Amino acid sequence: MGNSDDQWLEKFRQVSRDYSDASVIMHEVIAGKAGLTGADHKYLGLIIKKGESTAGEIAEITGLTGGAVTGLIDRLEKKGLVKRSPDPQDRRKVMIIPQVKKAMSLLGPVFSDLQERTKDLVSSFSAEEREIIERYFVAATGIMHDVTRNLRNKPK
Amino acid sequence: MGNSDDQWLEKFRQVSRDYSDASVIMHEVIAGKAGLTGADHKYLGLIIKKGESTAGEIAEITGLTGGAVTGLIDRLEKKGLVKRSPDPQDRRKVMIIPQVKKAMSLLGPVFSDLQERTKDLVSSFSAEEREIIERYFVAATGIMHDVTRNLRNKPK
DNA sequence: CTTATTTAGTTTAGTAACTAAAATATTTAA
DNA sequence: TTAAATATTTTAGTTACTAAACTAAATAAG
Repeated sequence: MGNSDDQWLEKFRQVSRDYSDASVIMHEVIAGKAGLTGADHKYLGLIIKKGESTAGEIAEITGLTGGAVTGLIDRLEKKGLVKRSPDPQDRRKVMIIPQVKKAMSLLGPVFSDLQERTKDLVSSFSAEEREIIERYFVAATGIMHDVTRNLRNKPK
Repeated sequence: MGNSDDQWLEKFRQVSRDYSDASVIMHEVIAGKAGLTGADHKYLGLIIKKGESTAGEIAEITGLTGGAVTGLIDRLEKKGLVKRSPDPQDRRKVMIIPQVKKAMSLLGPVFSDLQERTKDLVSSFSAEEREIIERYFVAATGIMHDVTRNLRNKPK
């Protein structure tokens, strides 16, 4: 790989870092507008994506301890964003049911500007171009998952 | 825009959300490996990007209050990642000097796997394809900055 | 069976990092 | 030379976290 490729790579890294930074900051501001902390907003997204699940499962997907999950669910429940419902099959368990409609009505208006403009942006690319972008995203996501897993398992 | 475009858009949104989620999680794990919290890692990145600056400027770019910046700098200084240096021109000011070498030596090894694999991934795209991906990133970053600014200024 | 162990979630005690406001030190303006 | 403004730190109070103790329910073992 030649020198100009290395320069390009450095620029590309900067561009993708800027993208990630902007994304994190934007999501924090969105969360604030909806009366949530950045962390609670992120976790709510995970809970909605997963769908109905137990407190234990939420601890796993969020990486939080049991006690922290209790607090998280307390806060989200108080805002009507999830509901607790005891599992009749196993009465130790508590099913956490995301209230998707409520979440949509809370977050939707805040997201609408972003979605509109993103739609316009992707429309400005041809189908072939969009396929290239998507291919990059999917591959990069896979790499990040791998790196995360490797770091977690590394002894040091 | 036809129906199949809408479906594509929905899929694209999912893909880019997955990318952002993976990025956030990975950076938290990277921070942990380096003995930092996710927040401190993020702020250190901002401080390095900005270069030498005052505590007040750091409060602005991070969105933290003055007191929180004092605590942040205390923690980073204890780890040797920044240095405090009183400004001789204005002795109320404290210049915060990021110790880039130290940060590199701490974070570099943790990032190396990611950088290697990202390099391989981008190499698998042609120059024209890479230009398309970069163009998308830059435009999307601009949109996110705009949306963030609009939300911050919105009265509601 | 009925007692011990495991599992699920919550509660508690202690900690870390935040905000808002008061305090300190220095500079600029009156 | 005093008053006001600016830059940072300190303090007091809050929030959300972890680790460990606790409660309740299900499963296993003698």
